[in-house]
Amino acid sequence: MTRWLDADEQQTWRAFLASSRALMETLDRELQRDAGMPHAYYEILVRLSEAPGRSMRMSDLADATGSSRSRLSHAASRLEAAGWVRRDECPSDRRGQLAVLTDDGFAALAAAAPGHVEGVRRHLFDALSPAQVDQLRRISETLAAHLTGS
Amino acid sequence: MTRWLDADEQQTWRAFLASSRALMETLDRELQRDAGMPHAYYEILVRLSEAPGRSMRMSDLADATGSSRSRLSHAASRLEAAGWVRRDECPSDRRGQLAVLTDDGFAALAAAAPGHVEGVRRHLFDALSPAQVDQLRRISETLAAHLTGS
DNA sequence: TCGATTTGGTTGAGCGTTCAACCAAATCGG
DNA sequence: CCGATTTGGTTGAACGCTCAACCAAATCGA
Repeated sequence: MTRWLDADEQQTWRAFLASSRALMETLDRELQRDAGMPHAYYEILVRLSEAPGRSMRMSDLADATGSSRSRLSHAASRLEAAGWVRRDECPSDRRGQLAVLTDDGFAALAAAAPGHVEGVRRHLFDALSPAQVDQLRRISETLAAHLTGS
Repeated sequence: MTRWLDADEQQTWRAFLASSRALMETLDRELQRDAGMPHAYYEILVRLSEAPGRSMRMSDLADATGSSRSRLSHAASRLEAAGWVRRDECPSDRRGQLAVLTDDGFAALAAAAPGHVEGVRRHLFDALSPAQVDQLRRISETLAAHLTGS
């Protein structure tokens, strides 16, 4: 027996779909226009910039950005072609690869960050009350735990 | 002056990113696996199935599904190739096109719906308390209004 | 009424993602 | 130890989306 959605749940689900899609598309388009990179690549650069030595194992980077290994591998190739990332051998595991943020990559990230952060603030945080922001954090954390759990 | 995110906002934003992406990817993969269609195409079929005559103007359908005209046009071509949608001339506007859900398309949707709805329930609604569901609806509606407004 | 603009929709190239297949190095189990 | 499995990562094809360019029909405005 299918547990169908009632009218309220329908509305919630559709509102969530529409708003999260619109938010991501807006931010992605802004980033593409102003910094010449999609949001997924921005996230990769951010994670690398925060890592010790500005470098991470490919797998760890994939986990951190919530992407498949394949996706990250393709992305790293593009970022490498752009001169923003370099691949190094991993000293402790001969299968491993280290993705390293180059100086050019760091500069590209530094140039992109202010505009993007401003976008996140304008399109997300400015729209919500402090209470709603708090609710959104709890909901998101609950959801993330639920999804990785099952 | 960039209004940077503080630690709490960072956490909220990253949790939202991770959870919404994980949710959509999970549902998309399930739908692709079980029904052979991406979530975007499922949404198109749903909207058509709810419309009078199971048909809609391309532009209205694009608006309803929150997609660009180009995206919808490409999607309609694929759905047409699959035999799930047909294009008809629009009687009132010679530029117009009517996307019409075929019987095969309706059947495909009917076959896909139970599994997908169950997925939405399992991965989203089952994880949240009734209060959180209500909060999520309000947040999403606020956000959607804010995004289409500016 | 006729040129200019707007609206409705399509097209093709380029990009990023997925999926399955694959290879090599590391680890497990008898 | 050595064969089997697992882990780390890459590859290429197929797919869906974006963007810009485009065409045709409708509408605006002088």
